[in-house]
Amino acid sequence: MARMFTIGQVAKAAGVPAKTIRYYEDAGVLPRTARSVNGYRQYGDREVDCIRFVRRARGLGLSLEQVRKLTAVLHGDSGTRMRPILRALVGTQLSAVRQHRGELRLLQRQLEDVQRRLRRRAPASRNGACRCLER
Amino acid sequence: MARMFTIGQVAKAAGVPAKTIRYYEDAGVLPRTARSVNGYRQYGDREVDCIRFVRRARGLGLSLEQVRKLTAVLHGDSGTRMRPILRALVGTQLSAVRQHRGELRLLQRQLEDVQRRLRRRAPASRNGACRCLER
DNA sequence: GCTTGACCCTCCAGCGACTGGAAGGTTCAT
DNA sequence: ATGAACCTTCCAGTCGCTGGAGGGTCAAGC
Repeated sequence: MARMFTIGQVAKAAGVPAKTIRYYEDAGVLPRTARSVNGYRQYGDREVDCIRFVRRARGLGLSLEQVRKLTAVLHGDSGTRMRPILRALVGTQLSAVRQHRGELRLLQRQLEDVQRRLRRRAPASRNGACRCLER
Repeated sequence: MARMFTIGQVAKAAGVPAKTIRYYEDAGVLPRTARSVNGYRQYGDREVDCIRFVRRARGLGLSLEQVRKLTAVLHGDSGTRMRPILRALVGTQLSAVRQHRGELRLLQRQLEDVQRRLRRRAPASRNGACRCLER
């Protein structure tokens, strides 16, 4: 006899707003749940795991589209091996993150530069424009 | 006699799509331009500077809302000094960037971890879940 | 004068990943 | 019986654009 949870309990357990869980279901990253007679969604431990999985993947920066692919493979009854797919996804994501990090490093330096200039001297030019954001 | 440009010329000059310039105007980060008889927007050098300013600020990660505040101060006829405002904005932005960078560093490590595990051993568990995204 | 193509205009819709709220049904405790 | 705290669906809004429809304008070439 499996324990059953309502969406609110699951939301609390997984640390995800109920609204977001419904949205995930609509968006196709979570399978449609069973419903009890009153129409409430019913979740078991397995579903909670699914939600956590999605959350982890999102936390790793995967898009819902990517998660969709992943779960399609995971839950698909075909014998598809998910390892190569996951590998590709993670690889793509990793290079995206590396690039993003590089850009942010640059951005930080620029901001520090602006800050330094702001400390040193008046930033406003005659016509009201601001030299501090000049490049 | 000031030179006048159409939105297309300005777009090219500033490296910003014409569509985006119109959007900026609608969004209130750029002042409404003068129009010539046929209804075309007219831009002068000053307007081009404004657009570039917005672009630079956006490039530094400021939101349009922040840019709006900034330009309100810049173009406001009040004698408001923009330096303290800019300083606050840049400070906020800088700490946001630093935090974001920290998160991304973590994320990168996690992804590399997943990648390492993917290389080493089979990721799928009996029930079809994937241990590689477990934490 | 007429057509062609490159401009310009406004308005409406959509992206992604939610989030908020309205309007209504259910369950449970008091 | 009433109220609070759930649940349901559906619609709208967020941010920063971007694309497209449907139409006006302009300069060049025939």
